[in-house]
Amino acid sequence: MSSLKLYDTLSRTVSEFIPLQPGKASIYLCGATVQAPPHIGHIRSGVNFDILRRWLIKSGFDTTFIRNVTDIDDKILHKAVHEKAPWWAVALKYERAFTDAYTALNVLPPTYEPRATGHITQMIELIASLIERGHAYAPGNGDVYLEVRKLDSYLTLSNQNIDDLLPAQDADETFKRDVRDFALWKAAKAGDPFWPTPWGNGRPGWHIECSAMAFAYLGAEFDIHGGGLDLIFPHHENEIAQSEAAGYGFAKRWLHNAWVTASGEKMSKSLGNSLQVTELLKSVRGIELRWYLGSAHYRSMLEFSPAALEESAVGFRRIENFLLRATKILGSQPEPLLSADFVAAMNEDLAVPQALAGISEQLRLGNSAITENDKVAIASAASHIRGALEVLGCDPFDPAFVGGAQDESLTEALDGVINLVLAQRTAARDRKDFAASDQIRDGLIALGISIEDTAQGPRWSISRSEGSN
RNA sequence: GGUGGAAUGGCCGAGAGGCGAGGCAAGGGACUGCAAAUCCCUCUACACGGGUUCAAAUCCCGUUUCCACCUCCA
Repeated sequence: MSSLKLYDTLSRTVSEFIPLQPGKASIYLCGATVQAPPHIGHIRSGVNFDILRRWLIKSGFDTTFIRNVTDIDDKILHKAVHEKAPWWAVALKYERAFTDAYTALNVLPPTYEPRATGHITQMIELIASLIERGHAYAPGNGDVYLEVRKLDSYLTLSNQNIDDLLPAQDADETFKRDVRDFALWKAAKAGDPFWPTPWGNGRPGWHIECSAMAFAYLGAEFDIHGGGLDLIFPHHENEIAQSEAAGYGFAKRWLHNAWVTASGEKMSKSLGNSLQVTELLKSVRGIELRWYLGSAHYRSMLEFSPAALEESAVGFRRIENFLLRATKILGSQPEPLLSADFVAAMNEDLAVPQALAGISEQLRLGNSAITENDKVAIASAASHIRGALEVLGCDPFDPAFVGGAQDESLTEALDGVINLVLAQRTAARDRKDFAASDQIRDGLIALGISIEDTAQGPRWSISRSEGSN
């Protein structure tokens, strides 16, 4: 069996994943700043890293996965003023929106999901240590800054030279020793939430929380740090700066997911609500949206369009349809298995698109096997497809996707009614009364129920209405 | 100005020196009372200009276009 290779943003190469502790994997993923509802770009990151996590687990690694919630920052405070609500109510509202979106797309809950505001103590301890070690300073205005020029490794992740950076528009040199120094702690402004510290009342800077929480849950060093491409600078550079200045080994490998783009450009607020997860879930199911977001390689841009999403969803339904038919023929759900091709593809830096080609091949074989009623071949194809879908988090038999709220007796009753109608249609066909049989079929289609005449008799399924409702 | 990324057939999308991934669409065929579903066949590409090589989509040099980051960002 091949071994897992992963990209590393720092070295810009793909290399074998060798964990710090054999058999274990530790991941820290920068989660959401909960100041707005999630759009699919946010959730793509969740899906991409969920696939990584599932693959690590499947590969036998005892995996600890941390994804934080940033529930205090400038934007949340601004939003609170705008929404005329307490900042913590705003943060919780959007945190729940993210949780709902993750759940809808079957993104596994992290091992631990720390909130920034729950780790102020750890941040203060870290800042105190940075001051003590001579890497940070409190100039007396209530802020605490990190002195970046003292660090040799600063900007190595983004491969930049500190003097080439464009000066910040709002740079304030009154208290900073260097314009590039960034705030670990910010003095409280009137009306802001604050926590008491030796340097005065204030709140954390944007970057310190991740360093503090990664240390709290994963220790001084861990295997993988993940996030979106745009976090490389400044967020991840600053995390590295803080953590290394504190003497931590920090992340051994960096993985960054690319964006979902629209019209070739990165998503932005100007696109409005159309790409919010809740909006898109009106036209496709969660499993279909996940299939779409997971289908591109995590380091490739994914160009969103409603047509592309719909095409992807149709493709998924084709696979799902095969699994349902196979299950009926076999009399039980296929046992998930992994094909060598799939394993090889996933081990090559999570080459999902290649893995998908293998699924297409299995699907073709499986459908042919149904035509030939070759149960051994049907079972093989179904098992390998299900095994792959399971790793991708798109197993149609996963309880996460089987709407638990559905009433079993209602489903049975519906099945009975439709079968009764189909029996009428079969009778009409037998007496060659095609006008009557077509009338029944058209009637069912109008109700959103599609009919397939298979070798095993007619089969019905609910076809989703397309596009906007 | 600095730092990255990208350009592949009608469309989407992998690959990274030689055997042309895969999907969608389209056309043809099989099956069907007609459909649907399914299967088979067809269509065959690597932005541009040079170079290296027996062999380049892949390596090198140059050019063009696009995207992103440079202290809010998934």
